[in-house]
Amino acid sequence: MEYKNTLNLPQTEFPIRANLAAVEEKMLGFWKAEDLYDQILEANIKNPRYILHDGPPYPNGDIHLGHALNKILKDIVVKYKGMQGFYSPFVPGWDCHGLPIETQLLKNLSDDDRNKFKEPGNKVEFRNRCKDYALKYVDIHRREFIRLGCFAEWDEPYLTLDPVYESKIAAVFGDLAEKGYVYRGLKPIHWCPHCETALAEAELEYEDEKSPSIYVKFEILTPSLRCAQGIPLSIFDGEGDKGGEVYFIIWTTTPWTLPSNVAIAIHPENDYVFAKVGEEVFVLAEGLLATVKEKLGWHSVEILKKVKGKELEGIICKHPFLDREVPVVLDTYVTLEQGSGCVHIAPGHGIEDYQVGLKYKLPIVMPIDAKGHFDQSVPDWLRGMYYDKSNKVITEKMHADGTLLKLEFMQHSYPHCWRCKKPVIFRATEQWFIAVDHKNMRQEALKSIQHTKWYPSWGENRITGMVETRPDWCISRQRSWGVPIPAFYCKACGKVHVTGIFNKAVVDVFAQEGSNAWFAKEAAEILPKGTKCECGGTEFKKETDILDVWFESGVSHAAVLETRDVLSWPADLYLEGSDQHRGWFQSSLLTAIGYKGRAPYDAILTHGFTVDDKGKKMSKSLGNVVDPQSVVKKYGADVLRLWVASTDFRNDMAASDKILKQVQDAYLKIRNTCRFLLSNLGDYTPGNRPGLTGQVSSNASVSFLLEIDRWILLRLNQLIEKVTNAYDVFEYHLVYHALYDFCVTDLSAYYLDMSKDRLYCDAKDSKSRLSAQYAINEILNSLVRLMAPILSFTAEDLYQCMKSEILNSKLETNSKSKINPEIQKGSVFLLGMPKANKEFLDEKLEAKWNHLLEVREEVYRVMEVLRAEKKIKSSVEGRVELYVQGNTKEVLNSVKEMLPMFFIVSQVTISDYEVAPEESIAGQKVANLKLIVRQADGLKCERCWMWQESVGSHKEHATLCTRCNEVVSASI
RNA sequence: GGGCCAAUAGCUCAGCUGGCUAGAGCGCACCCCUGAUAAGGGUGAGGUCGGAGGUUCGACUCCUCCUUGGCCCA
Repeated sequence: MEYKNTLNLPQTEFPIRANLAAVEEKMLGFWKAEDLYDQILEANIKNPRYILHDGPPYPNGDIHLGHALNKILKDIVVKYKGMQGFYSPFVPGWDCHGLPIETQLLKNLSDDDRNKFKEPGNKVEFRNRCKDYALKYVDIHRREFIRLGCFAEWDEPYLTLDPVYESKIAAVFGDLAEKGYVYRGLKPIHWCPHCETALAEAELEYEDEKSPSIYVKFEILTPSLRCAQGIPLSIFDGEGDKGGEVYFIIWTTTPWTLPSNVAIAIHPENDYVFAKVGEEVFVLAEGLLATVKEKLGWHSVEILKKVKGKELEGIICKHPFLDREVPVVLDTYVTLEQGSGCVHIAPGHGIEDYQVGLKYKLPIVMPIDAKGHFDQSVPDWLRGMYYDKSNKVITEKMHADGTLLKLEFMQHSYPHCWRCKKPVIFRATEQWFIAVDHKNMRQEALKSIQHTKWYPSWGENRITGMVETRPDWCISRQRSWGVPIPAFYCKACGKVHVTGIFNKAVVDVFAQEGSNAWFAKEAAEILPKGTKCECGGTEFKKETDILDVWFESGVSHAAVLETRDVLSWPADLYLEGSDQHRGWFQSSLLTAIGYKGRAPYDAILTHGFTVDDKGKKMSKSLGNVVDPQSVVKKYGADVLRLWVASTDFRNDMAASDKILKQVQDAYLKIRNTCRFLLSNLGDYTPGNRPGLTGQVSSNASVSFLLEIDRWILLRLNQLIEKVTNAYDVFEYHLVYHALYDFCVTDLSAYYLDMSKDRLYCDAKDSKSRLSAQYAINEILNSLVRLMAPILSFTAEDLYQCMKSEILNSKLETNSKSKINPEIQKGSVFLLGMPKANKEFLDEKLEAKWNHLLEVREEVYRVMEVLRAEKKIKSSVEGRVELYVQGNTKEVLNSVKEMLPMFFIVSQVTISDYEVAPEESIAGQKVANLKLIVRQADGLKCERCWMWQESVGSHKEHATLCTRCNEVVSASI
């Protein structure tokens, strides 16, 4: 007869081919049809909340790998928390305003349209186009995020362009203004003359640029009193106090800022020398004398005097080409790295210059207009000239006057506009600021940072350093696509109004109509009738600047957490790339400190950036970009998700096709292992245990299980502990390794391989087989839940298949989510995470099995020799003779019966170590062991393929061993 | 140029507060099975722990410098 038909071979509907692309699409449909996201929330509605607040990406183009990584990480957090029983809603958001969309749009316009949109009257139309553009990409992003398997409130995301959101922006702005954090001031800022806009630090790109490098002499007009007293030098004699041929030397790479020069700064503690060269005397830092000497080609230099910089304070020099007196001032930021140690100061064109200017009350000379041209305040030979062109004219003029000592060119890193890629300049303009030192905002922020939990811990250090040194926050931009700064100017007296009824009017109108109302309406239409300025004025002008988009996203805690019922303030977690220490974490922190007095988050988790397999950043030019859409197409979203989980995201994360291929291999191994588990449960009723009929609801005792099954459940419960702990601290790469190693080693290589014989060959209802199925059922139920936050599609696919194959299962679930598994509409995400069952955590059993597995290694090593000699093929053809003593003897004897199964051989004998024959081989790792592996005695049983001496002794079934004979006889 | 971070086998990761010949899985090589089969099993070869100094009886682990890479800033 065909004995194969009497075996209990694995059987399952679950296909061996993953075919993820199709399965995932199907599953997305299923989740949507089930409203699974809502179901999960509903299930946990009475439980504690866990709020992960989404940082809004910018909707432009398709999502890239970084976006995918970020959202998948968030999704893992949210799904895990949900499965742990937390009420964990996730409201995704997009940062819709800002320069990129504006410039993108302008780029695609005809010249006529572009000019049309420069007219203030057409702003609303232009903004509507921006809105359409933003919404289009929000849709694309959303579709792509959904495809990754991320669960979220996709139908109602938050958008910074929503009226409610915009209204809240205005409200928070008003609140901060009310508290005095907001001020207006003239300040040099990065300015792009091409885009005619102020740029934030984040909007700058540093690239090499060729610039002139010039040395200029400033003639001393009047040595200061102190200087004259302290240094009654011959150099100041002769023409009396009129000075004479004595000059300061300054060095600069921006000749065009010289018309704005109002001072020369030197370091108070550095030594400065009076160097006589020919008939002239030059003042410069001693530390740079050698450099300057070489640069200027001085042959002989005579040092007339050396003084500390502070002694030179107050000397008045003459501007090289303007009728202006220029004082010498002190500042410690002056360095000896380059130049002459004497720094040309133009407070309108440099941030340090500006600060020195504040200290010395220097005027802010600012003759450059918004387009980068000189205005009327400069001599006629400069008027109207583009700043960059003036470099040549100015140096030529100074050359002609003899004030230019040296002109050369140099390459150096220079800021460029992130959009137009053109060089930017520092230019003083009227701007709106948040005063970060007002009411101790900075100190409060630092305090809040200490109270926040940072993952990884160095994040605290990093953001602390940034907050400690950051300057005031410039929040105004001269653009169209954003939320206007809600400020009114009294036409009569010029006073600015940003609080009280002025703010409330804006907040209301934004909430009703969105911020377009600001551009569509006159001030009088926005403000309540009869609104008056203190001066009595009743007519107001609207501010034309808009807010920095960082301010918009920075108030998301207020605009989203406070306005959505499902959410709450503060969030439990913010999770973004490590660049956000300077970006969103900080803008959110500062606005929240001003608004509510504390950080809007309890914990921050940051991830690194995606790089290629050589550790280089991904860029189009390097051609090493990994595109998530292609990955999803080629491998499936679950493989991408597994990649996210497999890499320690606190560092950079390497991705390449080679790496993804490896992740796919791992994925397939996990999937296949689960499939095999599933295929052995086809005829199993969950809850059934050996020796008992019917179902039991709990395993009050594990003694009914075979030792090997107790061991694998021990390993399973260790896995559950390990995985749970790793999930809790967001270390998903440990989850991945633990799950994977469990599948590869514990299950595939050990347990399942060892269990095949009893699963296939023992009687269907035998104790040994039921024991295995009990364990396998436990394992599969745990695995699908452990993997679900990461391998969401596959876990769900498996679970759905289990449901159809194993109905009525009684699953042990986390008490927080009591799910009735009999519900047909269930999802793996509605089950709790498994909890480790301490009953199985038997340390003695573990130690014993570790020892046994070492013996197994010895056996297989020796068996390999036999195989090489072609004496046996598979291990079942083998007979293992063990010669043991001591501890090893004890352990092996205690499990004597199961050793054939354990080694997957036909026969095992145990003898005393002393009687080991000559040809036996000593264990390498196990000391008390010698062994021999030879061909098994007897014949091969046709049914179970084991070699037994009993084969041939049964009349009915002459080709069967005793065990198989019994099984087959009983079943017929 | 400054701040923060990282660097362990081809790949992804372990290696706690310094202590036995540095571990795992994958990949690779060779072999076996064909009752997990577009699967499964076994054995084996792979590392001067980025480099150089230093502290220590002892350093992959601590310190300094350097190199490379990443983020942020100038």
